[in-house]
Amino acid sequence: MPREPFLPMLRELARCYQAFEAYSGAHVRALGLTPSQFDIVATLGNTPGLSFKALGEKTLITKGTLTGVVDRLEAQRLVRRSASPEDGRSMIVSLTPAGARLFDKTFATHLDHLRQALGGLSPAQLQRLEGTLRSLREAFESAPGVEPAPAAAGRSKTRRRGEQA
Amino acid sequence: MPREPFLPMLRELARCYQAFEAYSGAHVRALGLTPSQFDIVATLGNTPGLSFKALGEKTLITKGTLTGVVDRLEAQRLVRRSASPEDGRSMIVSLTPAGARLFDKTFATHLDHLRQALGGLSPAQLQRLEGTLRSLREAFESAPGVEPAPAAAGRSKTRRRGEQA
DNA sequence: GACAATTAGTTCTAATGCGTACTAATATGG
DNA sequence: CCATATTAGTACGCATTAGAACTAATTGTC
Repeated sequence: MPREPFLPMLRELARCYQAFEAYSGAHVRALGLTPSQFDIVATLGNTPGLSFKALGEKTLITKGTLTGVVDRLEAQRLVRRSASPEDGRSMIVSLTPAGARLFDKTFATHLDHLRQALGGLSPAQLQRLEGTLRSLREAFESAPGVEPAPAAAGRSKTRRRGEQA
Repeated sequence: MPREPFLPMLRELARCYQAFEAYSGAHVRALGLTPSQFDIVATLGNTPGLSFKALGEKTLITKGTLTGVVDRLEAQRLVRRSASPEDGRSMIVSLTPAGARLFDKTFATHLDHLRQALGGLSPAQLQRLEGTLRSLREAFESAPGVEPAPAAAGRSKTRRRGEQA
């Protein structure tokens, strides 16, 4: 048998994340948005707009996916694309007045909903969780990763998670 | 501003889970399977077969999705469907010889890969993480959830996550 | 300033993922 | 028994997801 001490923990990580998604997602869907769409609206709230790159980093949505999510929000007139004045490649995504109204109406409500589940956890417990989760994440991000087909002598061109340029 | 003490923790939970998925998923894809497919093969390994219901509970894949994942594994001749002798509604999914060979070849390899990332964490740290994650999950599962259209006087018929029959 | 390497977004494909509706089979209550 | 509710799996629609190829714009280097 495996006898790997980390397997039960990984199982619990997956269950925990999925419990969060189910709890949060059900509420968000009842508000008329998908979790990803709500994530975008919530991130854009009270900002002058963000680039796709910044949005992707904050919401953990990859750029390819983000294009589609923003497309659908734009079709609902909740969000608007505009060209960045600083960088000709970059697009700025910002809330329309309707999007801002939706943000105002739903964001606090959703926080209330989360508080219903998490209000009972002590700040100390939250701190502890955050810290241990961070260590765990760093363990994954600093690990070697998958070696892609060892090519000749030169080093791999692919960048691993967490490596900066 | 929000000043919600749990938001940074939730952010870290999402980042952590995604770091795990990225780390584990890249390795699994290099083995030629999607993460969900590997999950099924790994769960079926060293068992006589499991029902869709049991598979779904162990892997956290919902039944609708599971049908498709098993379809694709069956098309690759890694898995087989058979009728349950006990329940006419139930199907048993089991590994074919090729699936069992794949399991033998890849499961230990994947554990090695995970160990590369997690080997440095002490058993005490793993224990602590598992315990705090469990509390967090239970907080979500025991919370009221979304009230679906308050119907007349009677209590809601919908069953909340974590409630047993 | 030319030119290679990077970067920002888009597009595309294949596979989840979730909710809902549906069918068949089984349990339940009277 | 019989009507009803519940359960197991499937079918479907819609949205998300990762990854890779692609285009346009920018940066770095000399």
